Amino acid sequence: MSITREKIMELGETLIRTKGYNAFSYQDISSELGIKNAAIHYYFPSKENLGTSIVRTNIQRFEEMLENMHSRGFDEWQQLETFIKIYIKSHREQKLCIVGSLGPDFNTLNETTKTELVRMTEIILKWLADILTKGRDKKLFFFKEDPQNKAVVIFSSLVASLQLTRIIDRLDYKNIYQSITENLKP
Amino acid sequence: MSITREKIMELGETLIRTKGYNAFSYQDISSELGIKNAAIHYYFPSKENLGTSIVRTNIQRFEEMLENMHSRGFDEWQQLETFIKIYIKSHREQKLCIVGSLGPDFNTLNETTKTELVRMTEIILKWLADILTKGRDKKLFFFKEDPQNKAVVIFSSLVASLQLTRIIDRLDYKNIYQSITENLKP
DNA sequence: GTCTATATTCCGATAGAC
DNA sequence: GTCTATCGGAATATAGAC
Repeated sequence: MSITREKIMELGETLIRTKGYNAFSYQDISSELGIKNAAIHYYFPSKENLGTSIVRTNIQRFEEMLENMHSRGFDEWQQLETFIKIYIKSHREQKLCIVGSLGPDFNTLNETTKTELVRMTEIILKWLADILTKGRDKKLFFFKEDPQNKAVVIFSSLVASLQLTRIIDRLDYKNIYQSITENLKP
Repeated sequence: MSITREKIMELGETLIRTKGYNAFSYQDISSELGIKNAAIHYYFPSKENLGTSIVRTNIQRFEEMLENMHSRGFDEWQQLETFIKIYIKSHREQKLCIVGSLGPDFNTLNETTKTELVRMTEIILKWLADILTKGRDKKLFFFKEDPQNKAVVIFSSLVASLQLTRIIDRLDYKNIYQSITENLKP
C-alpha cells in the first residue's frame, strides 16, 4: 500500500474527527501533504470513497482489538476499561470518535459510507451488550436495566461526553468516565 | 418581528438539527421560502448571525421552560421528565438537539456562535446538576457519583442516543430513556 | 424595508501530462 | 502509476434595484 495513500487516510480521519465530514476538503489534505488537491482523487476518486475507507479501517481496528483482548483472556471489566481508554486517548488528542463525528452528519453521507457507519455502530453495541450480559452473569457487573439498552446508554455517554468536553473544556473527562464505571460496580 | 425572519430561523434550526451546520446553505432556506438566497442576507448578514440567533432562541426557550416548571412547583422528578420529553419529541421528529448537532462542529463555528453554544451547554448542565443534588437530598434520586459528573453523563446519554438512533433506527428510544431514569430510582 | 442581480471564492471532480 | 492544470457548479456575501 502506498505511503501517500496511508497519509491521506490518516489526515482524513483526523479532519473528520476534528472539523467534521462536511467541513473538511481535499484541499485541507493536499496542502498539508504539499501536493495538489486533485492528487487525492487518484487514490480516492470521490470523498465518498475516502470516508468509507476510513470507517472500514476503524472497524478493522476495533475487531483487531477484540481479538487481542480475547487472546489475552481479558475479563469483562478489563475489556470495558480497554474500550474506555480509547475515549480517554481521543479526549487527550481533542478528537471525537468516528461514530460521534459522522453520526450527526448521517443524513448527508453517501450510501456506502452510511452502510459502514451502521455496521461499525452495530458491532460496537453488540459487543458492549455482550460483555455487559456476561459480566453481570459472572457477578462482575451490577445493573438492573436491559443489557441492550444499557449498552446504548453507556456508549452514548462516551460518545457525547467527548462532544461536551469540546464545548466546555474544564469538564474532567477522567471523572466522567469513572462515573460511568462506578455505576456498574456490584 | 418579521414573519419571514421567523420562518428563516425555524427552517434554519430544522436544517441544523437534520443536516448539520456545515451541510446546509442559504439556498436550502430560500428555495423553500420561494425567495432568492440573497434575501436571507438581509435578515442575517452572515451564516454566523443566523447560527448565533438560533442558539440564543434555544437558550431563551429553555429558560422559559425552567420558569414555567418553577411556577408550577414541579419537583425534581417532574423536572427531569419534562426535560427528557424534549428529547423524545426530537427523536420523533428525527432531529438532534442543538447541542448534539452543533457540538461536533464546534471547531468550525464562529466565535459568537461558539460563545452562545458554550452558554447554552453550561446552563443545561448547571440546572441538571442542581436538580440532581436537590433531588438526592430529598431522597427522590439515588446515586453515588458526584452530581456534576452525573449531570454530564446523563446529558451525554440523551444527546448521543439521538445520534445513535439515527444511525440504527430500530433502537427503542423510550426504553433507552427509561434506562437512564431507572438508574436514579432509590 | 425588502428583496434581486451579481461577484467572488472555494468545493469536488475530470481530463490529460509526466 | 502518480500527479497537475483546469472545469463546472455551489457556497457565502455585496451592491444596488424597487
